[in-house]
Amino acid sequence: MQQSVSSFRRKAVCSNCRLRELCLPVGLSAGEMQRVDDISHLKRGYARGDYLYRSNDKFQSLYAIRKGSFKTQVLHEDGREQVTGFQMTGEIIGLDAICTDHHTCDAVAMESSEVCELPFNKLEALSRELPSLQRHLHKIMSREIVRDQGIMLLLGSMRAEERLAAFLLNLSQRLAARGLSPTQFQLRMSRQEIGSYLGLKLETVSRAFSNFQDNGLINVRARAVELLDLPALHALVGKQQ
Amino acid sequence: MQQSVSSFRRKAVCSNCRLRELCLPVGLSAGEMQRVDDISHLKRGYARGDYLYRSNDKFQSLYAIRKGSFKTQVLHEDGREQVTGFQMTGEIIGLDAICTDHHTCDAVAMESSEVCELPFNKLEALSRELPSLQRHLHKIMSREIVRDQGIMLLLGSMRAEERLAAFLLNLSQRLAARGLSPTQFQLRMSRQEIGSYLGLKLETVSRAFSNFQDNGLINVRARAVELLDLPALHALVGKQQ
DNA sequence: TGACCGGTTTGATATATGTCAAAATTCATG
DNA sequence: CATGAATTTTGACATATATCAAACCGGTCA
Repeated sequence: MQQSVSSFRRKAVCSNCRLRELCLPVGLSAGEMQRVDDISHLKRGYARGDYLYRSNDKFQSLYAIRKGSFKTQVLHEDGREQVTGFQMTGEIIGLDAICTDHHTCDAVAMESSEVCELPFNKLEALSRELPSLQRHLHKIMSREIVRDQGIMLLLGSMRAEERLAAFLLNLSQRLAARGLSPTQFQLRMSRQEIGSYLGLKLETVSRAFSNFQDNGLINVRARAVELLDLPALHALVGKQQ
Repeated sequence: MQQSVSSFRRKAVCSNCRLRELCLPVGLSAGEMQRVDDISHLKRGYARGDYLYRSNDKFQSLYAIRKGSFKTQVLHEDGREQVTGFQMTGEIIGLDAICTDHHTCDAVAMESSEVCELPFNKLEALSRELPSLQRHLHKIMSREIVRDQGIMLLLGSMRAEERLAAFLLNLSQRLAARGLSPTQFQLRMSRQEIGSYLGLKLETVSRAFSNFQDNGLINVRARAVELLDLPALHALVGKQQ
């Protein structure tokens, strides 16, 4: 688990951040979007295992993931680490920290990644001037709440295979949102990380994958996954999500 | 499960809402607080089983719970209902709905209750003028995210007794925040509801209560609970939370 | 007071998942 | 292409929780 912080670049006008397409795709005029770009910085060069931030770091910014993906995790006092989320290209990370001014989890790159840093003070100030930005910020935060509550439902009421089906469909949907193939993709995380996220042991995850394979629901070889029978997967999950 | 909607009262100046003490205790001057009171309505007369809102209702407002307590729950397609949270006096409810404009769960009174309605559009508009209100709103939303992630950790990595210990300590802490006895209280919810929330069956919850009793960690008779050995309870949970 | 009725506790057993261990596969590296 | 490390799969067994069933409260209402 490396700790290097990667290269850092700042531009007064950071059109590279492409926030428009990525994370804030609503209701802003070109001029307004320009003002969001103006307060953001591009940060690149995160390699697998690099930290974007750590638990207890002072909260400064939200980050829009421009390339790559991250996981968030907490370290329990006994050394175990538990994954609390996977964040992919185009999503926002860092929302955990606003209420305490300090981060409550670690954010670790799962592959070569780039982010767009959004200093929260400036974002708040700007959102006082731009109601549609304000509303969008609220939606992003609320979406995170809904997402977390969805996982609570998953953990609270579903068995191993149902959890894995929900996980795969969720990934699929997020890939589709980025215009990528929703039925054929490479997992960026290990069985162990999936298990940690789903509240299962890695062996249980592996067995569930094998069962799906045996029943023709998916094709899986190591981290390459192909979803074959979406209706069956949805049926496992029930209708929620 | 009743459906009556209860009485409703509106006041141009709703000083009864006492938002200052309840849910927004930070950084606002008396004049600023008055402006928050001005946009809020008192709604009273919710009886046990009454709905504050229902899943798919259009999102209009957040609610500060002035008296009593509510649970939030989702109905699965097969009829099972799962509790997603318990909200007590002084807390805010309704945050789930901002991102979709529609509520994602039911909110049901667990006892005789009153709320203060905060129309979200007006709250947003006011928070554009009052930075400290804006910041506080963000903190409330972020706190909900952190709270939900705490439950994810709980559901993902803890066994039945650890979950129950975490639940009891969480209740205790929230009671303390309201100046009530943190070691002796009446549960407002059934074993079934606790189990639904913690991802356990009611029998498992009951057995865990009995074990705690047998080991001198708590006294429990039906819904009356007394926490006897806080250190032992904390030890069960680990240090998180 | 007595008889209910929902909620709770307790018991016996089934089942899903965890645990431990080994084999098989994939991946990185020279 | 060969080697070894890491990850994944599979197997046998242990254990926590679910399930089903019955008994036991603790209130409410005649």
